[in-house]
Amino acid sequence: MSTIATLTDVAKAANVSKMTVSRVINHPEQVTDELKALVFKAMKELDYQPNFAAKALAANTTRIIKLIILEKVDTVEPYYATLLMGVAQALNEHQYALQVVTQKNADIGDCDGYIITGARRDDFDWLNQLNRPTILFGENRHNYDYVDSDNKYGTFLATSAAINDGYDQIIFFGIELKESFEYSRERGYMDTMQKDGRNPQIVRFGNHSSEAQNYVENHWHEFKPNTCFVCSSDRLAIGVERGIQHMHGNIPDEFGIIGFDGVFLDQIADPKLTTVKQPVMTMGSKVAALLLQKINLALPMSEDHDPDRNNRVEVMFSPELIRRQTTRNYHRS
Amino acid sequence: MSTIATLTDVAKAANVSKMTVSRVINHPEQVTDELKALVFKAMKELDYQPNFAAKALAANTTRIIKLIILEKVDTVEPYYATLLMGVAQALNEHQYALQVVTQKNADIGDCDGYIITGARRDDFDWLNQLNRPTILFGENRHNYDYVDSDNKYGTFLATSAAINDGYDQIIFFGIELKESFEYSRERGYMDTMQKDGRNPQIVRFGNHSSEAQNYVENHWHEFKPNTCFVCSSDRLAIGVERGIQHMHGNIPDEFGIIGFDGVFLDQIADPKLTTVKQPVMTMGSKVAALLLQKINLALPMSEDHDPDRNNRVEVMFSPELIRRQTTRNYHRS
DNA sequence: TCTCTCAATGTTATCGGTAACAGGTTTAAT
DNA sequence: ATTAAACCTGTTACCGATAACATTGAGAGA
Repeated sequence: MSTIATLTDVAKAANVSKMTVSRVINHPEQVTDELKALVFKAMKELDYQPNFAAKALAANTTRIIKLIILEKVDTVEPYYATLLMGVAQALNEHQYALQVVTQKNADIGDCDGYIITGARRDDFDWLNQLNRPTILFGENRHNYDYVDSDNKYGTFLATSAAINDGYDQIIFFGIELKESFEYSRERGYMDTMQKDGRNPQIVRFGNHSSEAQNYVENHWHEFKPNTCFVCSSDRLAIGVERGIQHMHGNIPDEFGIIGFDGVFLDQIADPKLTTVKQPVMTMGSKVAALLLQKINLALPMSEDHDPDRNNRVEVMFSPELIRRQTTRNYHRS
Repeated sequence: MSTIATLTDVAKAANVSKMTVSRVINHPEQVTDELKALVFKAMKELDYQPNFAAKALAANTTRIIKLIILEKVDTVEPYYATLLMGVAQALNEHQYALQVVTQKNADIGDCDGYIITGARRDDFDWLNQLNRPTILFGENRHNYDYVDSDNKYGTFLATSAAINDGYDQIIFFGIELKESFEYSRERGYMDTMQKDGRNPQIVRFGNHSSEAQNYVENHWHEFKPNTCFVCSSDRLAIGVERGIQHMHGNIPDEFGIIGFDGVFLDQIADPKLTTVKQPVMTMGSKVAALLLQKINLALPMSEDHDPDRNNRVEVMFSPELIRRQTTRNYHRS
């Protein structure tokens, strides 16, 4: 028999009713230990796996979670691949299916909840119209629940490291985007600089390596040796690295570079980037877990986003400074 | 009413029975045009979307497709992200859900079919035991249906371009892997070289940029100016690029480089790589489409893999040579 | 005119679970 | 001892869609 065992099969084997088996699974406290033992034995023997579709249908849910990626996917960042792995893993564990949506208009069909990544200011009108539990990947000022890495802490780590390593001038290369994550990263840099009595200096670019590279080359005379560039992304950091190499600056002794993200790009760079690494995969799992929790709590369904509630869930993961070859890595003890 | 419309709702609105509506969707030829019109109107008005779970349950299927990634995901290649987008898109269109599995052992629960990527020789024992329609992403010698890019044609393109551009020495940097795709790429190179009466020369490495880079630096004296390196991956190509830059060789006049894959890495390199680009996203959609076709054809389910059948499906996509900054790009007309 | 056939539509049962209710037994309280 | 409350398990109906069967009606042929 290669057919897959159903509840009924298990019930027969254990000589009880379907309902008892169902209860053993969902409300075990309502069943005597005696029967539970029988049922467990039968489940094991038949290698019972609950039927996804039946569960969904009975519960009037879809057991589908949509992951909506709101960024242009032509330059698919490895970042999202990693995130997706994390989400997928957590979802699988709980017998939920994933639907990946890359364009707003492709969002057809129902689902139990949304995970949104790459939401920008203009996207929130659209987001508000979603009528299912939603969690954003990335901090935001719209009172949406979210998971993110602690961006401010990340640039604190980076800036402290630069100070610690003895660089005189520490410049922040930011992303030209009026988004929350960027504000936080800049703040982490600013605060740390000020606390140390230094003069912060911020320059901003589109998130392309070439822009950072051009800037470095065009303003080369402004950068005295013993300068460290703290960047808001590994992309920018790579640009800086190239700019310095092009101008024959020495890395890391004359010039330090610290990136942000720690996904793939940092390893591709040469020399490999010192970077603020986010635990992206873990974060992916966490968003998924949180969303499922929210869904199960919020039953009955169709909870709309309420911009006025004040019990927002904000989960921040601490990033980690990975010291590699673009900083001096002194260890002041 | 924000509730989602069901078959019954549509039936009531159109004043027919559920069954008629179902037939309009699945067997339209059995329904009169008159009723069809009514039903279509009702469906449009109610914005009817078929219930995924109910469909699955009624048809005794899962409507779940598993994408199994058999490679180490610690260095998640952007390649897979792109592929996944393609798969997801095609699946969404046909109301199938995707389950991403990254470790063999995590493959619990039933599904309607498998898409396998990154299968190596040792994986096939495990693959054989899968008892659902399966399609591989990547050519193989085990008689599995597959989709891949035309690897041989890809290196033919690359090698021809190198010849065309007037490079004297043309060396192939391959991946040290006894896998089908690598054989094909090497063959494309060999054949093209021989047809032009040249001496092929192949070196192989693990697929890491550093290995290629070290080799270039350590054997620098062997490479006369006017040499082109045809590589089996963009990763290797990047290593070569660095090696050459490190030895102060001139790109592309003295030394040409051609990569393979065309996903992300080629753009990150500086100068940007001339590469053989695979239409990865399209290929992803195609695998999915093929699998769905196979599933619907193979009903009733549980079709095992039959290693002896001789009607294997092999779909090859033609890659494209993208000329960028690491070749001379002469255009012999 | 009366049947016979076939096409068009409706009715019923089913997929595999779960909530709600019903029935039977034990325990506790008066 | 009697009754109620608590507890455990089984029965029924339902989630939304579909295959299989039942029914209806129109047109063909005798």
